[in-house]
Amino acid sequence: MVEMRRPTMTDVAREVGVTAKTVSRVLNDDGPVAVETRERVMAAVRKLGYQPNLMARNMRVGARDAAIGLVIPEMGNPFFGTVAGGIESAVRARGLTLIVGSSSETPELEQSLIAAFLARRVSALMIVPSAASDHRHLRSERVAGLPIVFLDRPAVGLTADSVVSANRAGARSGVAHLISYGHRRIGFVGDVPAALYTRRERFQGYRDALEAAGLPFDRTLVDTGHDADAAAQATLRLLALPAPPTALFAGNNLAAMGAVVALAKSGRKEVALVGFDDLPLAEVLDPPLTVVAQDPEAIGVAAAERVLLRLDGDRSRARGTLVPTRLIVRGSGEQPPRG
Amino acid sequence: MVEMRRPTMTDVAREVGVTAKTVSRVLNDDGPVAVETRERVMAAVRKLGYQPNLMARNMRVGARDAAIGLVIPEMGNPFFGTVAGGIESAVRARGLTLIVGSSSETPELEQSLIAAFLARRVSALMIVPSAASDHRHLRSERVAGLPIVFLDRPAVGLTADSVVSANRAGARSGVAHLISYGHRRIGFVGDVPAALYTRRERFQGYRDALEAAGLPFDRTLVDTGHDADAAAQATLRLLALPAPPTALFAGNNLAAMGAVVALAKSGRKEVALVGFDDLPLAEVLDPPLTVVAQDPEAIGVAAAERVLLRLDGDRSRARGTLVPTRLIVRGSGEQPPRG
DNA sequence: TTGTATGCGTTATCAG
DNA sequence: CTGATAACGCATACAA
Repeated sequence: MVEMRRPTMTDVAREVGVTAKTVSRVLNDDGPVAVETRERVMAAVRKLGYQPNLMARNMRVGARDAAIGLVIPEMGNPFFGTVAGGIESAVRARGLTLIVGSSSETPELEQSLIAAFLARRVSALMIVPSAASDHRHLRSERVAGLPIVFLDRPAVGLTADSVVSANRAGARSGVAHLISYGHRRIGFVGDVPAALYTRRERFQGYRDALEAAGLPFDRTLVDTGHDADAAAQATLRLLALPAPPTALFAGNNLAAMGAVVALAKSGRKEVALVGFDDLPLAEVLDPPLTVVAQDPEAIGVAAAERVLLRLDGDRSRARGTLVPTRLIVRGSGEQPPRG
Repeated sequence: MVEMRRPTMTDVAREVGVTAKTVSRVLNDDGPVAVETRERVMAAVRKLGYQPNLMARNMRVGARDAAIGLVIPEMGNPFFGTVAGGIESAVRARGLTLIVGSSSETPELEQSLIAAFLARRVSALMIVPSAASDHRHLRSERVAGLPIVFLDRPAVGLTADSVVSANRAGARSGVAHLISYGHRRIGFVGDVPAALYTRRERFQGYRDALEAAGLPFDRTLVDTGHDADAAAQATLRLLALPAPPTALFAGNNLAAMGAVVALAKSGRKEVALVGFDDLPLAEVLDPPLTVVAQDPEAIGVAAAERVLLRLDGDRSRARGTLVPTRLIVRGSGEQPPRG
């Protein structure tokens, strides 16, 4: 089978017997074109199956690619998927498409993805930074006017727009909720590395709540795991302490899943639990899981709106947007202390 | 602040005192370049913060964009997110990036996304078709040699590669499992529209299993809902029948979630249940949910491998790949008939 | 209403 | 080893 060359504007023009410029005029509703010419051009476009070449067009007009480059840690995580969905729905009306890459939480991949996006001349960059990355190298892009927004976690070494959950306030409210039900020994199941921004903030919220209630901070009540299984192990360790916690606060959704599994399998469902970040099926669990819910879609939408403002010429100073969390009371967090 | 023009190859060349072509040679490891010249070029590249312009390069070499356009129904759905992750990890080594758009399950958006991808001259197209769409318009692209793979559901009106779950066989095995535990009245909770490929296939698998066991097909035992809430309603309707089913087969993950919620809230946990597609936390449910699990990552990887073969020149006829499912036994599907 | 000349940033070709 | 020139597909500026 012959590998056919794709028809160009010139091919269409030749077919009709006009110049490429005339075809261009028709396609872009530019200058005036005779009605008949327009129709013949359109006919030729259909006949040849002509598809305009965006790359060539963008280059000529000196415009950037009508795309937004998005870097997320992993595709399969519904949190980031929903963020991406929020972004896409908010920018669709502007004709912007989304180019997504996942960094697997490694700075190297993140950087190479960013470089690929820059080489494509994307109109804006949206980044969920991986744990150990640094963003100084993006300074020149910022001064060149490229909109850059950081999601879920702020930039490191760079002043830039960011949109994150109200992690600290949310965690504080979740832990305060447990305290209001009488708990005085509350365990914290977090993720690793402890240096991760969200982990740090939520941990601070946990301590804020303890302090506000006049409760002592006991570091033996803090344990971690990097996935659900490890979080389950951490939960079991906490429950095995000489003076075990009567309630647990899980610092993210994987930690919450791990804690739920551990409590269920060890028959310790009387231990109160509040998770950070909502889970599907949380309401069907036994007991139904009380959570501090994030709003990933709102994060995506807020970030998109910021980018659109920047694209419209807003040159005001970088702003950090805090997306509120919401305590969803379902049962697991309202169990009183026992044992 | 001055909106600085981005440095071009010519800028770098001028800085060094050479021609653009020499810079090009350095950057692409093309022809021979004096060691000293190479070093001076690299220095200038760093100094000016030069980023090659992929659009210009692609245009000149006549190559397609090193990107794969992926159309999925929705971003937030972890199934599609995981598929995308599988694709990305499989094509990363080839330097291909992923451009993703969501169609919201509408043919119009799907088509406009495809057009946008074609205008960008992507190297390949991967499509999860929305329910009512038709793909005849892609015929010319296929003959032009553009690799196109359909995911999760096959193409309509077009012969093309596809990678889908073994829906029919999987559903059959799930229903057969229920039958093997003594159930003779098994309800089917499906999604709408009933014309959807996956729905049709899984429903056929359900009927296959009944027939193989010599059980009659009773259409009153079939009900549907387009989301979890509607599926919960459908479940309640089935349970309220004069002769209610003793077991349920849920045709997808939303249907399964709805069924789980309905059974839990109505206190009918003794009704056996098998879902198609796995759910997070399925093992912690009461009873733990038995499912026919799909392998979204494997679907993505298989599709990516097919695309890579096509890009390497494989012109053999279109192939349909079936990705096997796996029955995961957890408890809900092993409850005997009661009542 | 339409055409001509020119250039976007890059690379292929052929000289030097 | 390096440079000059043309060309990729398209749109801008101006002329006809």
